[in-house]
Amino acid sequence: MLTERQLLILKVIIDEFIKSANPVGSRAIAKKDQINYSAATIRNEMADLEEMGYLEKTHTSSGRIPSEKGYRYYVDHIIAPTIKRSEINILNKILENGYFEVEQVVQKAAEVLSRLTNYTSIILGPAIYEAKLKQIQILPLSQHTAVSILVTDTGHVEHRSFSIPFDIKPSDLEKMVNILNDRLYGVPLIYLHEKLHHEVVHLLRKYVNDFEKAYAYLDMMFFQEQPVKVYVGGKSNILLQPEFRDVNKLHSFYTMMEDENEVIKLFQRHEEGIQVRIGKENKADVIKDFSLITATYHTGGDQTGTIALLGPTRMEYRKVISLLNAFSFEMTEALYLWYKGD
Amino acid sequence: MLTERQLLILKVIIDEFIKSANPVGSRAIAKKDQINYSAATIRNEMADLEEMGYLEKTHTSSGRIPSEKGYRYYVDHIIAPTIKRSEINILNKILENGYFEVEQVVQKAAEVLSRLTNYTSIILGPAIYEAKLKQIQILPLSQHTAVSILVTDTGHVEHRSFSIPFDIKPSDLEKMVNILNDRLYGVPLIYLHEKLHHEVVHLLRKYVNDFEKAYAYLDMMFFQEQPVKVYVGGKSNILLQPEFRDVNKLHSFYTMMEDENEVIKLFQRHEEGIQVRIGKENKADVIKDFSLITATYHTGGDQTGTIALLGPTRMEYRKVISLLNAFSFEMTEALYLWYKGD
DNA sequence: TGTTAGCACTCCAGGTCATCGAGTGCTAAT
DNA sequence: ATTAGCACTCGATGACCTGGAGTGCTAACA
Repeated sequence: MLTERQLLILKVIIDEFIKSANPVGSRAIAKKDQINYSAATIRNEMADLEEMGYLEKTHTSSGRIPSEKGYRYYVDHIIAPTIKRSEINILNKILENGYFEVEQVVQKAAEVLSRLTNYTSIILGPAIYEAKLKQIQILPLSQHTAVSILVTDTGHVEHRSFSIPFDIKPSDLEKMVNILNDRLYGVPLIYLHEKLHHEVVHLLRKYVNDFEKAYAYLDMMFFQEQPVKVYVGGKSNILLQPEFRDVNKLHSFYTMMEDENEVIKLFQRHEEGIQVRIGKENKADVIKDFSLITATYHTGGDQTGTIALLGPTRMEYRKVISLLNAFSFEMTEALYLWYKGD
Repeated sequence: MLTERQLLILKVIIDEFIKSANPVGSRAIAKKDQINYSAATIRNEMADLEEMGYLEKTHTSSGRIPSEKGYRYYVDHIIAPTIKRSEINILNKILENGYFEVEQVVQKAAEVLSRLTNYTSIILGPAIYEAKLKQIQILPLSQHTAVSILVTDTGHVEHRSFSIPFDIKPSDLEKMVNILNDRLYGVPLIYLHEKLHHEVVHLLRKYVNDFEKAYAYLDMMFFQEQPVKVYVGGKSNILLQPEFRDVNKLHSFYTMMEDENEVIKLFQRHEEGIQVRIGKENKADVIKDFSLITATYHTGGDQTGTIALLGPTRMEYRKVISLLNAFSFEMTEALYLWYKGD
């Protein structure tokens, strides 16, 4: 257990290091107003804090830097109670100018978050599987091509273009689409395949000739797995951080960020509310000296998405946490209003 | 005018520098099989080439590196005739596995291009304005929200979600959409607005109450300028190039790449066929020590798009040019087949 | 007993200096 | 016209020094 004084010193060191990115020495701390002890006393305390694992040295006679354990303690016990909602209106003001769609809200939020923090923001769109089917449509383009369009009650639109195999009759496709619209309206996308398979198949078989081929085809058009959408803002902000001057680290980072699937993997097992992953607490090796702070947001349709900020372990945790808190609140609100039609 | 020998030496120097990224000295050249002169002779020729502006020195006693003029000459007179179509099947093989849509073809091509070259690939989707209107649709989601969907004959789908103002009647919207579909079918998107304004407006006014508001609204939904789609692959490849170890250069580069509009600006005034822009020949300052090589491709619908590779001025011009040549050919072919329905 | 002043020690950053090697330009010989 | 030879230049590298920031420890002090 830490004493009051150790706690204070740990806080000052981390605050200072977050600002400067340089190891913090005892003299610098002693000079602070909040501190009324001599450098020597601080040194003793720092030695203790290091022994306990909250601080580290870069070499024998250097100042101290926070360890991951130190950051963890800082986040859990020092700044946690200080979360404010003072920024509560930041996003709202920006959204006032008429951003309507879910995707636009999300994209704009990513942009703003990264601009406000100088970190990289990542937003996962709401998982569309909870959304309910509004309409399915097949529109012929030419004799052998068509475009399929699927619309959900949340305004989400999926579409694909296809060539139509010679052995499928357009009229059959049409019939099938009619049946599907009739029977699958209002079904959450996540159950679409199941419902189709169990309750609708027999209808299709009944009304449509050469059922097998057309069915397989339909399945391909509408029910292919669609990944969650990812919005990233401020990728270049990483370059501003002094700890990432090493081009090798940068390369693996940027390579990862180019692959949407890899980015999504960063969020495995994310839970409700705010979550802080410091350094090696992140599963992915590429970001083992980054910190990832995530928060969830909700749409009116009971879907949830994730907003996150990615930066060096030396992150402005206090600011980022309160900001994410505010944003998740505001996004939830904005999307709820939109969904309910105001 | 350059002599045979100067030409040969210039070629060897540039080839060598492209490989190694290090200034090339006279001895290194003399050792080459193709060269039957002593280092001293080479030195004299190099001095001449430098005087003429094709070569540069990094300092008084360094080897030579090509100047931008040197690269320009190399591209225009030395390698131009060597373009082959040997890679003609690269993309085809990849597309065989069933990539159907225009967007998928384009995206895949960007990926492959950057992987094959280790440069950054940029592809502009075909300008959709040439595409013709297939269908307009408004689908109500809730009482006060709707989604608009616009489909072209090329399978391109644009959609937006909207809140419906209280003072617009859904029934009016519906009427208007019907009229639009009737009158604007087959019209190229680029003329949509014009045609709407001149030929269709009076119909709308006739049949729809409270015409003004609804019309303004409609205009907003369907006829907002949509930028060309941009696909970028291999952004992280830039980090592999020794000349871009400087983090400051990287920052401006990556910041630019995050902004689609900025990326599109790079392609102002691009013309039919292959085009090479070396260093400061590029208008944009950010890429003034990059080279940008562009080629055009076509879809069956007479639309054209652009594929490009962005790398250091020390680029493998020969390889890149022949590759872009092949890709533009193959993409044109693949898209033509798709459009014509095979 | 907790705090602090003092001091020896460590290590890094930065500057100077000598050296080496790759390269050039010029001159004179072929 | 070509080339061998030579003096010269410059960057990269490593050895060495110094100053400064920082530590840990000891002993003195309240």
